[in-house]
Amino acid sequence: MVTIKDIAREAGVSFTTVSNVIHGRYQHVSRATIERVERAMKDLGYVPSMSARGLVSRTSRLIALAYGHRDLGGRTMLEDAFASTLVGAVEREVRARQYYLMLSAVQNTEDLLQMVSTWNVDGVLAFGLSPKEGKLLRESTDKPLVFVDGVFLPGEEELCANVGLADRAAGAEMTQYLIARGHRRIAFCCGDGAALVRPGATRERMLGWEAALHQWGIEPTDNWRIVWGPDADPERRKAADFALLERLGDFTALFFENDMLAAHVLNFLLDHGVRVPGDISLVGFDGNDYARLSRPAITTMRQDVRRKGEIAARLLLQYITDNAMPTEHNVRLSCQLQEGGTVATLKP
Amino acid sequence: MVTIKDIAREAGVSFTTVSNVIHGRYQHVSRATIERVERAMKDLGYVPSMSARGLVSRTSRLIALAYGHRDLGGRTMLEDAFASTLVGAVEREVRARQYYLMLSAVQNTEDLLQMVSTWNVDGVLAFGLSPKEGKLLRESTDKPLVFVDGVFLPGEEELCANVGLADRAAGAEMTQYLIARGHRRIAFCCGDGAALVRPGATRERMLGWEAALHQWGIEPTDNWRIVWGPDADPERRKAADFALLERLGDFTALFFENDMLAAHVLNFLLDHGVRVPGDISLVGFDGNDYARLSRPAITTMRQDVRRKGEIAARLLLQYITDNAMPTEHNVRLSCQLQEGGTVATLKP
DNA sequence: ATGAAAGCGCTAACAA
DNA sequence: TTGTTAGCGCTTTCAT
Repeated sequence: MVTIKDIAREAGVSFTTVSNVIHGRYQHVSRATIERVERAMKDLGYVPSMSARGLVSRTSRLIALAYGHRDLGGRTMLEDAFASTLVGAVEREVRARQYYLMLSAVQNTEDLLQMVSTWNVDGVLAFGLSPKEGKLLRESTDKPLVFVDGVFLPGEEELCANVGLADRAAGAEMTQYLIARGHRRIAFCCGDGAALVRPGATRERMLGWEAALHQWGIEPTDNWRIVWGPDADPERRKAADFALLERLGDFTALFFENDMLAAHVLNFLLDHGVRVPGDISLVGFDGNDYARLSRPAITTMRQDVRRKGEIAARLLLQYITDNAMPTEHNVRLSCQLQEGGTVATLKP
Repeated sequence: MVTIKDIAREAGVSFTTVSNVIHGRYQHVSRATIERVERAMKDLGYVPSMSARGLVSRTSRLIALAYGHRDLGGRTMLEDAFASTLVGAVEREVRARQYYLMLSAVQNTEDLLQMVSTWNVDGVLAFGLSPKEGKLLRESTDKPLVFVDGVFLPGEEELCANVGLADRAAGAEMTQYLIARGHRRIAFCCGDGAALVRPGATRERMLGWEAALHQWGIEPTDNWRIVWGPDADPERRKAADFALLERLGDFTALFFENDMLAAHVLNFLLDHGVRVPGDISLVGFDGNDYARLSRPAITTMRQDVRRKGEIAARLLLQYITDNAMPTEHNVRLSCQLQEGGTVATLKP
């Protein structure tokens, strides 16, 4: 290993001078010395030791990317193109600014906190955490911390940095799209029923759906909200599938809160002789492979995951640089309606 | 920050003793002291500093996960469920053994090497690298290094650790499956034509296809290999799509080298009124979402990506522990045929 | 413009 | 069984 001492010897200067050159503190170094030192670094192939730097400088240039690992129908949170797209985008941003990315699943918050301390990371980017984990994390560290799709209790939102979606607006827009195509009886379909009650993206999307219907004088009753049950409960989902078959006549369109569920139900319906969109229309939310690969492709609200990652990373890096939460720390990205072939236009 | 000095003071011992307790060197520490020290660590919430440890111990407990970032039809290597599943599995293994995972895209090998040195990582896991990058990496570092799906020139295979698939056997098995269902005129379909010539998974799968056909006295001519062109060239792919329509009569089945391409072509065919498997059968390779979500679901060879990641991680960790390449350093995992609905059984 | 010296938190060889 | 000491590579303060 080549150290600054080696460079100093090679260049015939003290290692303080080398350090100064490395950090661009040129004010007190002569032109000639700079060149000699830089030559020596090139020649010997000097690479700084992060351990040594970290030890003395109290910073690490390390970003922790912490993800929850909820079970999404047999796969973990990370085992999904959403996660990898996000991670990829974050890695790029982070690396472009000479930071490094440490990846960590959050089994329990303790482990994460221990990692944060032991490596003295400069900041934490968290996604897929439960509200509980998020809260705990927030309260246990004063490191710069940015959430992606964080879920907060009312009133706590402003306390931390977050990058999410304008879910309510998007939910309303999607509903309006259906209404414009002649649909009135539009069910809101989701996986976990609890998500309708607790704060979060699902609930927001539902509130958008409600608001749009309300605008047209439609007040959905409770049975307009169809719950499939959590990802991890295939039995219950199956029951919901069949229950839906009995109720198809009640609706002209189904608004699924996410594409994965939409694709699942779409395939179920097709397999059971229901024509989509001939017999019923449906739309999803997210704009991922599930929507893209289904036939017909699912009409959906597309979110730009790459952008989400970029923005979250930039927010965090700014947070770190300023050592203060940026003013615009609560970002809600808009979505784009992406037409597939699952929506029929109804005759008046 | 709590240091071992603080612990030493709190427990009323020297910090060497603390260090000894931390590392379980109990031989020379009295029972009572151990307990006092452990008490103090709990009470003060001691967390070791990796910087300090790394500086003195010359190891980091850091694994670099390096991935190439080839363009797969508009998305990068990482932006795919394959990558995230792999990463997730690796992270788990690594963390279970108290190692940490550093993620790094490989734009150029220099950057990776610099990262490896600057953090003094204990080992490197590489996937999605080009043969060139792989070779360069191998020659530039003597750190423990394990490839996933590495591609090597003949003769160089034994020089490094790799976890891949038994592609040739799987290719043959798939072809035999088709033959057993009455198919004889089976085309081999791939994206990048160059992959048929250079060593690698695609070529291996093709060789398996050839071998199986050969067993039945069938010698495919060159035009039995259909090339769609690289992912990044949609124009050319489109042309290939239409060219295929003209030649459908030449084959009863198409063996696609990967599911993504298979799904693309399947959808193209369906959109143009070709019935699958009525008019033509097709199969894919990988067993990912593309195969699963298509309708009909694509019959494919499923690879267990999670297992791939686990095994690669374990191999690397063993490599690190032993500080020598494990004997079984060339793993070829088998695949499993996964039936979908894209293969018809032909009447004799 | 350059250098000497102290010290970051920790490990390990050696001393007591 | 416990403590002392040196030193890992680097940054930073203070002298020169």
